Amino acid sequence: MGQPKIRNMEEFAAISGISRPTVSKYFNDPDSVRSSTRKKIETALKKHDYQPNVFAMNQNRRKTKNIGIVVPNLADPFFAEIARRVELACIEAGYSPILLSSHGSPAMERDNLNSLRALKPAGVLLAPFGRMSDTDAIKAFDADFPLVLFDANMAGIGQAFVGTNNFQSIDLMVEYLCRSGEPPCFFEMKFPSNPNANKRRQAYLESMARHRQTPRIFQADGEGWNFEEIGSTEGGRLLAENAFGTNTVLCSNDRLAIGMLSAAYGLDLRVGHGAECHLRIAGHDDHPFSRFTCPPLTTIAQDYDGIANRAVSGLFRMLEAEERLPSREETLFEGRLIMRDSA
Amino acid sequence: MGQPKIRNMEEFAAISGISRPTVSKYFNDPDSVRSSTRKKIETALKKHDYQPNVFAMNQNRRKTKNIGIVVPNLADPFFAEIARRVELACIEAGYSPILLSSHGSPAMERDNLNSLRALKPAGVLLAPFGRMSDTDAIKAFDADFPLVLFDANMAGIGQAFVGTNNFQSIDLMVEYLCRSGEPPCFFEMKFPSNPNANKRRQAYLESMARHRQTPRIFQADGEGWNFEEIGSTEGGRLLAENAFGTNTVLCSNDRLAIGMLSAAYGLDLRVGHGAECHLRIAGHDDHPFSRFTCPPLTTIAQDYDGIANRAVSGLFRMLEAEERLPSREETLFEGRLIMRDSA
DNA sequence: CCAATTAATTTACGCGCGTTAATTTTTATT
DNA sequence: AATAAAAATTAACGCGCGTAAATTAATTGG
Repeated sequence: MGQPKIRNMEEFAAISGISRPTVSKYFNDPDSVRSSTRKKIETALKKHDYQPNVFAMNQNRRKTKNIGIVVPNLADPFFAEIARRVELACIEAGYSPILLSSHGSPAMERDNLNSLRALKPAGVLLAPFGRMSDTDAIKAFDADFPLVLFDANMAGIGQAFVGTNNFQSIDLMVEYLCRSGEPPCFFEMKFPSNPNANKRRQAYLESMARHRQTPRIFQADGEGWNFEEIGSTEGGRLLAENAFGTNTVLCSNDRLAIGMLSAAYGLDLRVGHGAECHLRIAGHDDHPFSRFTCPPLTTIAQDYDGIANRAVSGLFRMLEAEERLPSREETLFEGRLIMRDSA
Repeated sequence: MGQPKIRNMEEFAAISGISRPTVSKYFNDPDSVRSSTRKKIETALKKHDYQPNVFAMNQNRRKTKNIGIVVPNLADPFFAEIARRVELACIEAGYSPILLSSHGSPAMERDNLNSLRALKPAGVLLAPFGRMSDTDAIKAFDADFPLVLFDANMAGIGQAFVGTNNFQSIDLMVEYLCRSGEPPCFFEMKFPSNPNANKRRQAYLESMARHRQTPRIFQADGEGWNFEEIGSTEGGRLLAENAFGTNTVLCSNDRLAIGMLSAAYGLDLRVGHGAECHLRIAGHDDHPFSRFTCPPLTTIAQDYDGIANRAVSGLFRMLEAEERLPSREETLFEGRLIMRDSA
């Protein structure tokens, strides 16, 4: 932190006693210069605190150090949480993450990708809406930039996908619920905004078949991202009507379950796995708040860290390889059963 | 969306039949050119879809169209929600919001501000940690860029502050609680990470004095951002010990209240304002999930939209004025009492 | 219709750095 | 110590646009 303000790389190079092209090389990749010169530069860096002009830097570089991160909705704590880990992993690796939320709107997802184009990102990590996404826009983006999908898969798009194995995780939950009480019905949204929902329904059907149980699916009306609201209103209606035909409800995700718990409380239905309870409710995702619902929610924990780290490391592998992966990689992490009190 | 890819503004200017400097002027501010030429440019724009190189643009421009938004923790739905509205308001105004979360770390808040420096933002909206923030860093930033604080105030820093009037809001809640049952004690963290907590404690004390009631404050150990956890553990301990000396607890914020509700449920304490209830719990903030707690949480709603819009419009006023405001403006929105079932 | 004003054009430079090619210096190898 | 290989230096160009000054064209208003 010296006094004389350094205006550009020219001046800084002069001060550090290294030529400008070498300094430029250093900033591009510190390991690409001899350790003795690296030391010189870093000494000067400590004394004079200079950082290259981002805009001039990126103007001519083909690939910047920017990593785009696009999630459907940051107001959903699940995405906030996973985005946080992805972001930190990028910083860790010396990149500049640019976090964009699509605020629940597929159109804004497209806009976000277009905005990212202008920033010439080295790569992009995208949790897409799925069927609601602008598939062509994402495909086009995939052709132009290294793209890794996470959370929600889209067939053939992106060079890799990282997510949770819904078939394993749902099966795990169904197995547990069948062993410990009445077999579950399945509660979800009629028009889910996420492809995982479809996988989970399918997984539920298969798992119930395997257990020789008759599946029952209840689909709630309502669109958008107010899952708790929908879970509360529609789930509450079904509870009041005693429509489920079983005392065990497996919700497609925790947010629906949180809504249903709220409705059950309002109806004075005691939720839990004890003998005195009327109802068991289970969820999926281990939403950050699921530990604090009443009662605490039995659910499936997604491997946040695993997904985040794998997505980031996968992207970086292809960045280093400087070419598309020979084949699309799909990595599915297993869900863990989190037994709390609600089921 | 034409076929021949346009490489730069030169080519685009040629196609649109306007000189490059004028086109440049247009992109800087569409209203600065004659409407006839504006129309020509926009026609060409529709046909050929060109957008200027962001990096080249910002290299020489003093003020970019970037607006920095820095919040302490995006994983907290309160900040996610308010950041969302701020972001949308910026886009609405034709700026490029850059959303940065400090992930609960004041050091990262400093880093975020430093990163923003490199992007030459036109202005920055900051929800600071407060006392934990690197005050000097923020002051230095304030000197170099138009800065508006929101949510948490810091004396003399930023050209404006927008937040909630904690004295009004807490008084409103205390008033309600006193009228409708036993006067509340106050539950908070011993080392709150947010200056609003201190204001709220002060407000509680004053309000209780005004109602000629003896205040009682309970401070939970624990640091960090796991408010629910702390509310549950520490609040639960106090509940189990029957330490409060009143059946009414006013929590410093909703997240603590959510934790305490969870603990109360575990202790089989019926929470609510009915005759058959053991305990009343109230919060503050109208956290997005407070509608779905068991029972739904009585709380104070902050005016998310008001705060977001006011912060953004305040910043834009000073951007247009191109100079510091004559005096620092503080805008406090009133909280609204949200009567649900918990108190 | 002409002068006064306003806007667009032409010309030219510079921003700060990436990058390349030719050359020189340093390091590693035998 | 001689040679090969690796790294740094020098010199120079270009990226795409902002911006300024001088000039020309278009608009306004009386």
